[in-house]
Amino acid sequence: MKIASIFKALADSSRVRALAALNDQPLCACQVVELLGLAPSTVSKHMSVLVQAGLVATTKKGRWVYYSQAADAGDQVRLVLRQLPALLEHEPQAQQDHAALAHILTMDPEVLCRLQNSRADGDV
Amino acid sequence: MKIASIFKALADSSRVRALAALNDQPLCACQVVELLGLAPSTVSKHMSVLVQAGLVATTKKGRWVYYSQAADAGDQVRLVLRQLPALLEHEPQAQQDHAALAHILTMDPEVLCRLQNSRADGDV
DNA sequence: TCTACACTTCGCCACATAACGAAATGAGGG
DNA sequence: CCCTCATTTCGTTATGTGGCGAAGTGTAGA
Repeated sequence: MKIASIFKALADSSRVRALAALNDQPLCACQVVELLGLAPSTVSKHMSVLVQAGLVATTKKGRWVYYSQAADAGDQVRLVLRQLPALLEHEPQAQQDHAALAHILTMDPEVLCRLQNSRADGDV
Repeated sequence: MKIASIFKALADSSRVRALAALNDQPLCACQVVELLGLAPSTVSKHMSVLVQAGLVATTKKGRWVYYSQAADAGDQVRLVLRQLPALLEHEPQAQQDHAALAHILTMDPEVLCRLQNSRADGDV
């Protein structure tokens, strides 16, 4: 079943949160890292699962990788992406993420990455 | 996320196949066992996951348990169940199951159970 | 070309899950 | 009551998955 890989990709809440965040605009990896609060390596793996399932597309811009919801997707993927907002409508986590994302988008990715690096090093 | 349990329930192809089979009519456990070709204990666990997620309802009729798609479901479940046929439309496995199910439905559950027991015992 | 750095891949660990057979449950019939 | 039998629960095993840090990749700028 091809649909199986799509459902499997949606079977982790971190991945659903990331996918939902891409609904309004593309995001670079460090922005997703900030949203989910997970290690970059973990986020990279999650995103690759979403890409593998055909739900997400990647675009390289210099050193940055931008993720976006798959635009030229097959019927099944398009159907799923279309239903996603309705499915998340009453999920507290989704609304919380939406607010957090608004704040993350106010920063340059440059600044955000520097912030993440300083946290990874000596900082609190 | 409440939606998480729904997606997790759909993340196994045996469960998706069982759920799809319930689209046209309720089925008793041994009929699902026959369709999936798995041990009764395995099927029972799969069905309990679907019930837990609110996708499937159970009705006891004497010694038999009948599973059906949840009728009085919440918005999210109803949305998922409504999209399911379209998502499975071009899945070879789903079409194959549909044919197999037609044959299974020609037998009484009584006969089917007896057949399964004889296979479990000394038979080929 | 060398360095810095955003991201990915690799190796590892803890935990979740799908599968089975065996034993338990519980309803009907004798 | 006791027995049968459809289904569930339990215990076990093998495999899958999410998490991290460390090492690898590849690109932009010095």
